Amino acid sequence: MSIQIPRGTQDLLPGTTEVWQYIEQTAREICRRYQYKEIRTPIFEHTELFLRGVGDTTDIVQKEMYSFKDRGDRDLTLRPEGTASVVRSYLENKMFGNANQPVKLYYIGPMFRYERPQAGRFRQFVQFGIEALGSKDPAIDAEVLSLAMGIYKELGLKKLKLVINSLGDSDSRTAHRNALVDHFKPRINEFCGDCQNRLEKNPLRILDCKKDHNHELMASAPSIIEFLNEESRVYFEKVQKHLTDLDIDFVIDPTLVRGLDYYNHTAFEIMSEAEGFGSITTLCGGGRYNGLAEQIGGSDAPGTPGIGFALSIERLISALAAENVELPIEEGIDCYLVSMGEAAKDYTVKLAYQLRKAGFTVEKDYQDRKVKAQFKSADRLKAKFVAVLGDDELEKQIINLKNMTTGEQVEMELATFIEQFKSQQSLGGK
RNA sequence: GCGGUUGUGGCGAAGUGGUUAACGCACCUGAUUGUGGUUCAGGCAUUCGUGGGUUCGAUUCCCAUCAGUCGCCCCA
Repeated sequence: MSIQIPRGTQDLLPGTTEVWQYIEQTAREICRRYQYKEIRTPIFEHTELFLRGVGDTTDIVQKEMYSFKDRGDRDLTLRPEGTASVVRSYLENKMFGNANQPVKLYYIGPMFRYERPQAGRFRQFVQFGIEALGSKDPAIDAEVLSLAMGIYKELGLKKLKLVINSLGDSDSRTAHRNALVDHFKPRINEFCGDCQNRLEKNPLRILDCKKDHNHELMASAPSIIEFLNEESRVYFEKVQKHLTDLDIDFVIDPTLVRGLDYYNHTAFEIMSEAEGFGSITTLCGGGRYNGLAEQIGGSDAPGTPGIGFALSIERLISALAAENVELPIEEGIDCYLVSMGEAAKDYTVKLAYQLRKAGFTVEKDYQDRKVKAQFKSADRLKAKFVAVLGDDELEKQIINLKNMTTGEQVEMELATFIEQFKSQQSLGGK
């Protein structure tokens, strides 16, 4: 058996790479408007970074990391997400000392998680994400959210749902967590095995259990909103006000809890509501992570509030497909060169070069195919024009240019062909 | 990590315990000695994911394995 692509990875081939490029270009352009600058960090990091950054109780760390030792016996891991690396780089490069604050960064690149592949889930997938470091202004939260929504809207998605919640600061969180444990613990044996595990690990997760959804303790469970202290509550309200001012629709879901340990205050998710999208509907997830810098950098790291999100390009493309969005991707070429005879064929090498140098998209035959087959190729490539050059023409120093839309064909002087083609293009309404 | 399902030419897809494995699309050639998107004719799989077993004989039955796909957990 020949060697196959590793499980959960995919080859992106011509035909789809254009879609990726278009999406990346759109995301970059929006970042430019919002003044987020690109950062490129390594694809692998010291394992320790993710243990500290992502949290060693998370599924990502416990069962999904691609970890390995290198020849120098270092423990390394292919990055499962982007935020930890960005914060690491922020500290290492002392960006907290930058003149412009907050530091606004974006990244795009592959992430790796060892999971069983499913619709919308891969072992290597591409995340686009942004991070705003150094500000605890709720206006930045709103900016980050509006940028995420802006990318989807710009690409033409409509069936989106933005869900937000506040996880509060660590005091609020601890108080809520304790209340949940007190609430469920006496009767936890009435719940499913998953929920029993969740009680200690992450009691908030019990709230969105599908099996125990109708248990009477669910409705009466304490909500995080009730446990927000004054500061957290005011912060959350300010974020909502900004979103309302920006006409960004959202719903508050007090059960929304993100899987990574580092989140606090604002947490959000963007989901697709397109029909037949599959069971994984989350397109984008993010939130605030004040305190992460200290977790990663240690107690001497400067206190750095931060907020960001990550979205998967794969899921974005699935959402576009589910909503039947056609991206305006250019196709077709300006000119195909058909030749007959050895001398003419040689001459088209030069012609192709000259036309390309003049900025046109040009293709020619390299398979020694017959004229008919060359025209078929031109047709397949959606050529606007075909230039026909045979040894006869070459001898007479002429060339025939055929407009493939109208079928019209005109004879031109070979010596001035490039110039004539340029004017033909401008006349042809390009 | 757990469960369902599928695996036949470049793609889609039939099929049967037994001589030559349908068909459609795509592609190539010719009808049309130098002009496309139509039509017609012809061509294109020593082989049915891989390994093993049952059998006189397996693409068809059994087991394992790999992979796709869908769901659970969880996430992007």
